[in-house]
Amino acid sequence: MFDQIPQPNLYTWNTLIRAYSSSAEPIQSFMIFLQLAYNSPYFPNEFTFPFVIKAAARLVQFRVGQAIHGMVIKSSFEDDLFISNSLIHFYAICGDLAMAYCVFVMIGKKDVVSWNSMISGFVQGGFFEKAIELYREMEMENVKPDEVTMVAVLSACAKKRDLEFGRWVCSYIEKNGIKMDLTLSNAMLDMYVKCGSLEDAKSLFDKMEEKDIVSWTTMIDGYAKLGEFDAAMSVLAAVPIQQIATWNALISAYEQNGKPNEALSIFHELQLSKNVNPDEFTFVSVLSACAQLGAMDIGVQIHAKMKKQGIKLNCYLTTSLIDMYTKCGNLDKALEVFHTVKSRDVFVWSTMIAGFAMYGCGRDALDLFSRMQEAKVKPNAVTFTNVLCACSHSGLVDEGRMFFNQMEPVYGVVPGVKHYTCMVDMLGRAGLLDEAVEFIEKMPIVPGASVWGALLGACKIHENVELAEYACSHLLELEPENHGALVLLSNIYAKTGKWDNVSELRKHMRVSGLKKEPGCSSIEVNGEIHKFLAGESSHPLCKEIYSKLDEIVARLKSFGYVPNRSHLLQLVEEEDVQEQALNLHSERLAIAYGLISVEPSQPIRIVKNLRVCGDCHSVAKLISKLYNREILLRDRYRFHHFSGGNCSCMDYW
DNA sequence: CTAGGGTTAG
Repeated sequence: MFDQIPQPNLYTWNTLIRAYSSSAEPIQSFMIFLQLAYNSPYFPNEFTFPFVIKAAARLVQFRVGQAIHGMVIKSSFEDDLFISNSLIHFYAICGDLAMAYCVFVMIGKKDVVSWNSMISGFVQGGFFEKAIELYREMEMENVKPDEVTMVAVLSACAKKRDLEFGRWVCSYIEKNGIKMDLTLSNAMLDMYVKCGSLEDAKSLFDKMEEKDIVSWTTMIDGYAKLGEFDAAMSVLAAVPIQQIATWNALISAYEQNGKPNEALSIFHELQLSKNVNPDEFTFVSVLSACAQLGAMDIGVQIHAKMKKQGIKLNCYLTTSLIDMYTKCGNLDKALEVFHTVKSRDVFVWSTMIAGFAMYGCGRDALDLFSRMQEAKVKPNAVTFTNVLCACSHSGLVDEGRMFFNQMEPVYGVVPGVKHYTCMVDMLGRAGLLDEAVEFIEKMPIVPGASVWGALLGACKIHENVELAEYACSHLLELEPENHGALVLLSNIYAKTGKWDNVSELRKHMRVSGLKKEPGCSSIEVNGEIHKFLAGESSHPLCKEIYSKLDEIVARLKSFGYVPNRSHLLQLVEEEDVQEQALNLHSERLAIAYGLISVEPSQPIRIVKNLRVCGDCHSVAKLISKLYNREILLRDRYRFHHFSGGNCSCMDYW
């Protein structure tokens, strides 16, 4: 088409570059720009550069943008305000805020756009404090903010959850007659919602004469995150034109509030409504819901639906798919996804490493970690949590120590409480209790409850009463209501004959009505989730389940199984240690139900909210042998794959 | 003919 323009002048070239820079194919701007620069009698001018820089920003092409910046300097356009403003935006988008700021300070006469670009850059880079600081500076320089400034500042307030300053900004807007356009109203709405003031949000929302998809989505998100699902649903129902983003806000809020079943049922409703199609956001949320539930059949159906709909896998989706497959007990399928995708960011790698960690495949996890570095992907804090977790579950103590020591000096990742917890867990599990204690004492940050919890867990495994008491007292200082710690402590007192302490503790627990988080196991059969609480009898097939359990026990006993109720340190109340109670553990009910209803050729997949109990672990091993079944049990920390009388954890857990 | 903004995701 361009070839047919008889005598293109520079204006024509610029128009074309501009058109492409805001089109779906900004890359074409580069093509035209190169032709202009090398195959035409013209030189790019002050109008040309902002457009190509915009294209570079939209494509997040850091190197290209840098090269263009070089050309700007060479052709002596570096003092052009428009070009500088474009460059600020470009560098900010690419995450190089230092360079953006560098361009910013070099501008002699900054206009409102310069300030806005820099403030927005800081907000989008997560430097909210810096953004607000710069806004103050702007005020001092007597540059009048406009509605774009206010959007950025409100966004910073929203992310900082600073309602007080947010309110001040709103009144400033009113007093100074700043134009309230739709975007600014939406930014205000979001600030109120994020800062938890739904009343303010609601009254603004009702006053807004123009609303769009962002307004509706923001309100739905606000209600849903507060758990006011009815209110959220009624906003959703009132949206004039159905759009997927509003559904997504609702689905993701359910999924992130520990209500994965509800998230899936909204998804089901969405499919029935047929007005709109799920998109990438939807799939990420519903896959996460499946991962939480261990609902593999549903997850597989969703994966199939994605393929059918022609959804391209981005890194978010890849991560969610891998997470779903690993958490549902299908490591092979997760690996297949991992190997077939073409781009892998730090989250994709980290999730795959976490998958290996969960299965106790420490070596594979570490292999993947080194391949990740060969691929030049920089590990982050999450990666290290997963790597250390892998070392811990596989007993790779030397490797764990090494990676921990390399974190800050080699990778620039400052160890956080999670990493210290992993280390204590790893050392403790391996029986290096003294080293674990020493490690805690040398921690540069205050050991959190999780650190003491990890030490306590190790004391339980290695039956160290004295150290357990020490860990317990620290844990209870931080979490006086930690039920597990209290029960354990009372058992320690009982063992050591401190009966006064025992009765005092028990009384405290009775009075404050502290309850153990109930054990709950779920199993998916034909796309339906069946939940079992310990000792419960509400399942429709309850009778069959209990007679199956009796049969299992009889068969196991004839095989020489003796229930184990003699741990020195038990985490359960005395009454629960009865054999009867052991038999009613939620994971057992789920296994019995699985034996009844899952095809013998299929593995039985179970998800438990707590750690699997030691006796149930032995029982599951025996069942896998005597009934010739594969059982995949995911507990709070890892996977147990029972097969032929053994468990993949090699009894190291 | 030029630059900057708000919602839903791991």
